[in-house]
Amino acid sequence: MATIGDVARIAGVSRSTASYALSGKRAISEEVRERVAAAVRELGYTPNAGARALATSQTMVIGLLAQFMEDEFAPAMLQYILGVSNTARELGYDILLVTEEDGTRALRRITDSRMVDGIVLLNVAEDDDRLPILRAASQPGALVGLPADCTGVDVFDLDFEEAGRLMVERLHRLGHRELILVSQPEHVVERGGAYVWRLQNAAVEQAQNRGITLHAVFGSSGQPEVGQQLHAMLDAHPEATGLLINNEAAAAALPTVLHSRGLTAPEDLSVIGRYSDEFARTFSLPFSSVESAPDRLGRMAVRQLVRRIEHSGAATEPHVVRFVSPEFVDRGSVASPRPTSPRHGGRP
Amino acid sequence: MATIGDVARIAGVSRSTASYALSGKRAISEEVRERVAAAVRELGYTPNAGARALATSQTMVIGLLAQFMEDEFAPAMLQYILGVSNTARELGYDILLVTEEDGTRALRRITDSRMVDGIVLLNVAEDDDRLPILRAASQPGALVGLPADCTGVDVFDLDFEEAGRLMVERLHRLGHRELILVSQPEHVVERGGAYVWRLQNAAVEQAQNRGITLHAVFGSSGQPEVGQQLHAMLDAHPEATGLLINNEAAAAALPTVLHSRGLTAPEDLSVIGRYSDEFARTFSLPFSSVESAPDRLGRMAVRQLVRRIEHSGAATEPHVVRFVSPEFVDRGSVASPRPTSPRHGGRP
DNA sequence: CTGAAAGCGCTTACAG
DNA sequence: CTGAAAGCGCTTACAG
Repeated sequence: MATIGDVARIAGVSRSTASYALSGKRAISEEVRERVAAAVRELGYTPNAGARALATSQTMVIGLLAQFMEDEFAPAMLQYILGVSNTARELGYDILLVTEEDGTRALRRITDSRMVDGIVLLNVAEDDDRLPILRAASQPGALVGLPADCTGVDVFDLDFEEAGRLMVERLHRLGHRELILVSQPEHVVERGGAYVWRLQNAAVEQAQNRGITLHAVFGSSGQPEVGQQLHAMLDAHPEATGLLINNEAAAAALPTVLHSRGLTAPEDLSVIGRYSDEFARTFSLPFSSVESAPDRLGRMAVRQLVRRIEHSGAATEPHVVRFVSPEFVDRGSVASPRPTSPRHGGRP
Repeated sequence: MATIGDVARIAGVSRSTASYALSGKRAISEEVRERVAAAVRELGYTPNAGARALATSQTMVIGLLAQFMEDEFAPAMLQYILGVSNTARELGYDILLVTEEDGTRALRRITDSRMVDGIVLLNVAEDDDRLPILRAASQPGALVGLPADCTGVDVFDLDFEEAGRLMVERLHRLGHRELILVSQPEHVVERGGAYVWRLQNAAVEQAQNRGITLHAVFGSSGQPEVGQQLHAMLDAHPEATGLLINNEAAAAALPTVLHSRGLTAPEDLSVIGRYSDEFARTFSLPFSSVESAPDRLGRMAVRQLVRRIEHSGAATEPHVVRFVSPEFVDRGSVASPRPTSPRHGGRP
């Protein structure tokens, strides 16, 4: 492989001149610039990334820590990863993807060895083990997900409280008076998935404020359990006219459940989910939803991270905690409840 | 950040001794080894990856090129990625994930700059643009997917021909005489997704050999099109008693389609899919299937790649093309056709 | 068993 | 506008 020494020799200049000609960091005569460019072309020269990293202390790589938990719905993760990866590339960075079980060890490894210029943490728990390590690292970090303690990192998340309120408020305004909310599995909450109760608590509170009934339940993250739970909830609350879904697996299972009960949305039941548009397309979900914007969150996290990496002034700027407002995407599954409740349809 | 010089100073030895004490590449007195270990602990020393890469020409990173095509079902990709990522880590390697649209440019960038010790290519097309670049690179490459020309790379893929034969043969033996095969979209074929017609041609041939009818059709990769196509096929061939699915989106859509027609598998229709067990769980697909083994293929590709990277003798060993035999996973959706065809059930 | 030195391939002050 | 040299942090022959 050609080195910058080869380029310099062929161009008839010193290595420093060749380097400057390529980086443009100092004035170079037109003639020399062209000789260097020709040599580069001739040799197919590309700088050695390791050598450059050693000399500049910049790797142009961002570490992406993603954990695939048993109790989380894997396809939903993919969109965050793609949002991060694509944005990073646009800004000139590559992605070191770490899916190791032991996130703390992995994080220490890639930061201590300086393989990366910054870190994006996905799947952040309320009290995340990885955060102390990230704070101690010399590279900046950006999170997707809200921990209890946000010091020292930039944080991006959906405004789950607002999402919970929005879901309840929409249905209340249309005249619904009894709702069911299916959340993520309780394991997720126990592990510290704060977003589950952030949405749920806000929904419960909003329901109280409006004087309506909300039955909240933790759903499973997989089939067939989650389908059975949906049936059970619908059996248990025949007067409920609205269904709120903060659980990807439940959303994916719902069409089959409704179908098998002979129910149609919104005629028999109004439904609002919380997932991304991409997710809705993949699973062809016909339900209106609160957009969870994984690509946008990934993009925001990377942009802020790169600002901190590149703009030395940004290192001292205060860290941000930024919430994306939930947007309601209308897919026609929400309407006023029919005057003659209760619902028809039962478990087949 | 501490360097090996700091370690050496604190341990009271030379840098080379510190280095050897850590690598174990030459005999070190017990006492010195312990002083070095203590210094490492005290400083929290971790070698700088860039410096090590420069000195050893080994980055301990594997490049993973994954393309997310519009007409492919993204969740299916994830399992290949995880198989590769997890196996790489077990073997001591990290993953540079590249999802760039322009795969050839990306490949050139990461190989020329020596960011990686080897390359895993996913989504390999029959005549893949990236292959000439990979062959020209100094790093070894392993593919998941079968191109027309396998020279200079190690290739791993499901035996799609065998899968096609197996699907037809199973149903033929049970007495089925008219089958429908839904393949991936025609775009995938045009782009060079050879596996589509490898399975299809083998299925068609096997049907001919057995003297039975096989209606082959290209399905769409998304909803609602693919659901409508399934309906159309079932409408068009009321005598067909078996359905073969080589299309993830079609498989995911099928439960709803069958349900809405009032059909049950295997009573009204025998169904065999071609997807992974993990995929079946995620989408709770109740159909027997030919296992596509993405995790196993990813694992095989990485193992072979690491062999070539680490064992210099392996560099000259002949390249391999290895097919994973399709395994039939029984989920109870296959049985003898009922004596009184035709099928009941129509588009609702 | 250990140390001094060269070298990996860059970038960037320093000097002219 | 250009060059000679130092340095980034490692590893590994070479020498003892």
